[in-house]
Amino acid sequence: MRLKTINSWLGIRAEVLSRIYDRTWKPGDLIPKEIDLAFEFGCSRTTVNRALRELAEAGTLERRRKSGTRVSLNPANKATLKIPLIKNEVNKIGKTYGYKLIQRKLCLPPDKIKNKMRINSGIKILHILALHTANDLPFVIEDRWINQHVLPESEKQNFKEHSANEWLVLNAPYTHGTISFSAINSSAENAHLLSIKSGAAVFEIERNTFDKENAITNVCLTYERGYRMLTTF
Amino acid sequence: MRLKTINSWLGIRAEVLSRIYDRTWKPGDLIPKEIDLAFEFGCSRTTVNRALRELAEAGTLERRRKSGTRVSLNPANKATLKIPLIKNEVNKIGKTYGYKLIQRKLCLPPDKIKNKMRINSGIKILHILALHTANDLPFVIEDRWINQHVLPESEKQNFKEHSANEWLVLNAPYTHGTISFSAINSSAENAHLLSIKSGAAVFEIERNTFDKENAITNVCLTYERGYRMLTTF
DNA sequence: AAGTGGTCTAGACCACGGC
DNA sequence: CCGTGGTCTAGACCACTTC
Repeated sequence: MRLKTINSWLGIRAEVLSRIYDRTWKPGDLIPKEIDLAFEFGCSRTTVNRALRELAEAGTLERRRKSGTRVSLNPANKATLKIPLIKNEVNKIGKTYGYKLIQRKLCLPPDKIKNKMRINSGIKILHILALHTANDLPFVIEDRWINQHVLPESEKQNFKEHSANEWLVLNAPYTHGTISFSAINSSAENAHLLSIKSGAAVFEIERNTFDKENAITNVCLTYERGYRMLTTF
Repeated sequence: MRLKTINSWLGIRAEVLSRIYDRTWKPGDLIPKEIDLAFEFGCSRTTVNRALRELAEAGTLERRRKSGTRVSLNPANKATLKIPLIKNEVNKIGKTYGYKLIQRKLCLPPDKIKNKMRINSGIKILHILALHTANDLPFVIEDRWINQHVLPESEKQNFKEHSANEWLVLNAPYTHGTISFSAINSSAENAHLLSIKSGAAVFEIERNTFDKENAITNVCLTYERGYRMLTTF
């Protein structure tokens, strides 16, 4: 029996969430098939499909051909983090952004970096060390390696005015990458740059970016003391 | 002119990514409108829309009515993190999961928690402290507050066999929440529980979950030394 | 006012996966 | 085999944004 008319996929998503929420449909339960929901809501199957697909992508539902759609037992809390340009991140919290290049030179990467960037031989690559500031206080250390053999244009940049961060976004197409987040006791050097005590816990983000099988860049961002990465769900 | 036939949204997404990658369309550029792409690819506008919508959700494109679709200036900025049940997280790395309840009692929350959970008066709420282990070694400390006034069933649970983490997923519907990630110098208590040195940097995830305006639970997860949260893009 | 994306429809065919 | 979700189509109308 047709109960109500909901002709938008957002409305259907809300209704489905509401039924999960009020435990009409409990974790693990099979919910009606698309056709039946379409009839019940007085809309087309396409619209129901859109709503259920979004919920499945969010981890709320699990769908399988033939067997149907279930309320997920394990709504894998997915948090989407926005990782903006550091400049934008600083501006967003209402502070004045500043940038200072500390070092730029071609040198032999340590083994750790060589492994991550899949560089075998004893070739030199571009190393950049820079400090991003917020209201003239240290905000993030950018410790970056760029494979200028993969990205020859990078060798012509001095990175004095603009950070490698910004230049790469506009000029380095990539195919994929990895990110890792961790907590580190700051080294003496980093502590000095950030004006904190050596050993203080700091938040680090490490990113590796690839062009097919070639590593373009590896960057380690070390944030100011007390930095928190936030998101909502 | 119709150049080629691509009749799946995945194919179109791949083609668009390829053109961004080979710099046919550069960051900031306007790309053709849906109708034109549909004609070029020999498919319906609906299919093009699906492909472009997915790319916009991924942060690769930016779309606006009337003005059209642009290649995002800032594409590498969204990372989706899956935050699974701790049990699943441990199993996934091929280790044996264990759980041990350390404390469970009703008590007055500290001001910090009261603010986060929007609790005003001097009421007692449920506090849980537990340790999750991997191959019998400390993995995560779960330090949780549950508002049993919002979730009366929680008061009947002893959380001896199964963690609050697991029970809540199946029994506590929520409307929204917040997550924050940070780096902390471990307290003496936590260092003891994790068998590490006091002051060692540890990774913390704090989550607040709400049912409309009511806070259901606040949890602080403190991970083993050296823990890394990983994702790819 | 007009251009562009956002969404809905009704119907169709296909792909996967239980049986 | 056959039920269910996955996707595509052609056309339609709407909503937002810029002019």
